[in-house]
Amino acid sequence: MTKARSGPVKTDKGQQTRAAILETALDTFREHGYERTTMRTIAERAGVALGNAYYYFHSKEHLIQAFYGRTHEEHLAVCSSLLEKERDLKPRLLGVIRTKVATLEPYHQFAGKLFKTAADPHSPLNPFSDESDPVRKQSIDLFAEVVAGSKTKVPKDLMAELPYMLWLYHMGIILFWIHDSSARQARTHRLIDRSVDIMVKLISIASNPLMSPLRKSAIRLIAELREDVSAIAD
Amino acid sequence: MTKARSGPVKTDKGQQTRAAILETALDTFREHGYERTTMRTIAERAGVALGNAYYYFHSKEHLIQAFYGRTHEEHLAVCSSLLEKERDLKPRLLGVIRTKVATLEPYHQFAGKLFKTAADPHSPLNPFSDESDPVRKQSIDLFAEVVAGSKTKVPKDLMAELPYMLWLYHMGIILFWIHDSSARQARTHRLIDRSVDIMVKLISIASNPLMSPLRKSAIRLIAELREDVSAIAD
DNA sequence: GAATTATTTTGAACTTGTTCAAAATAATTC
DNA sequence: GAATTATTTTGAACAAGTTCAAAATAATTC
Repeated sequence: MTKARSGPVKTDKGQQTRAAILETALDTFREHGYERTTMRTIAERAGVALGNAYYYFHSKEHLIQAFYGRTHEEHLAVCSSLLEKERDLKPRLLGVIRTKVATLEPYHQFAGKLFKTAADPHSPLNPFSDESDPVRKQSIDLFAEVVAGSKTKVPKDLMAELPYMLWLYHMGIILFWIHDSSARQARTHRLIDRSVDIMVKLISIASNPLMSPLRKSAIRLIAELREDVSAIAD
Repeated sequence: MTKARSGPVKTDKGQQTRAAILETALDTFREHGYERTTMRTIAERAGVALGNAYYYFHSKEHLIQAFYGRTHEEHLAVCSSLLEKERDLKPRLLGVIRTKVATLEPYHQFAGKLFKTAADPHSPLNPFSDESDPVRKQSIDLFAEVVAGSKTKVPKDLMAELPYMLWLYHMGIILFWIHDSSARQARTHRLIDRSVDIMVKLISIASNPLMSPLRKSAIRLIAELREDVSAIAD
């Protein structure tokens, strides 16, 4: 649902203007980076007045949110075909995470700004905020599908929290990727390969009945915190 | 080493002016929040010209770095006495993390901005950047001391990376705390109590020889990434 | 202690994100 | 199709972070 906010955009022409502004913005971000792209430049290149850009996007940061929603949907599309074919947990997880990074790839240098704003609890863009709720939910669902559609059997209690944990894990990967300036982000790719392997092993170990007590306390903790996070409002 | 940068501040009077500006800034941040405090207000309240504030602090964000250095040292001081008394790993870790949050407490609402800027890879404030290197190093050393000074025996390979892992863990706690708007940050305190417990248990499990293979691969991964991170320069 | 050099201080100017009242245009009502 | 209402567009004005050349002050040299 990165669809038109109910506010503006009632007209067809409105849709077009909005799209043009967003397109221009993303292009310019990619070319010159986020900081060096001014709202004035975007408006000018898109052939509208400065104020008009603000009519469709409350702030420069909101353009980032639109970007996020866009790549998110792109990623979902790529994943769905992958998840239909493969039944093994490890390649499923690997595929989802690899494609995620691949989707963001063209925006590597500007993605840092995304995280910058995302980390601010007062920003509507922060991944825990209400405003980004639908995207996050979809994203967590994706990881639920990764596990549920695999052959791997996971205890029910773990199954309840595992998608959220995997989502957090994937956020960590993205955080690393953002900071990774190695050629073609080679380090991130190594991190993905190895850490997915470890994750899958951890899941299998955690599923062992011997681990039940520790697993349960960890799961309970995460479940509680998750509720808390969504209960946190500004 | 949150000491005077080699650039300005050659004079005694300079030191004083710098201190006055920083003091005023922190006070005003605490009172009115970061966003609503303008550089002009700070300068005015400190009794200097606007440009003078920029002579000592390259940007508004750099004031945050100074703040970070300051609370960091405060925390170190509090910890040292604690770590002399206690020999059990769990209370040691618990104490260090609790006092960390307690130190930051007065700045809770403004600490969000800290993380915001810290998350940006291009910011000199990001915890992985060179500029914040000394503070980070000291911070990791603190966690090394937490483990080394305890009765708990930890395999050598794990010992090499554990301090860094604990540092990361504590960063996670702070991230949660920043987003926590529950009364008196009660949720964070619960998180700390429970997760420290889990951490200590995890350490003990990971130390088990049976876990050696998984442990080793995880440790190797982290070791590599850690090198990478410090190798990453802009 | 005058001259020179280094450090600190100033404030005006600039940039850029953001707001907003008014104008232009499109849609709807009668 | 004129009047009314809703939506979109405009651009000037504002706020606040930042820069910078010039002035003021302090330290050093001779």
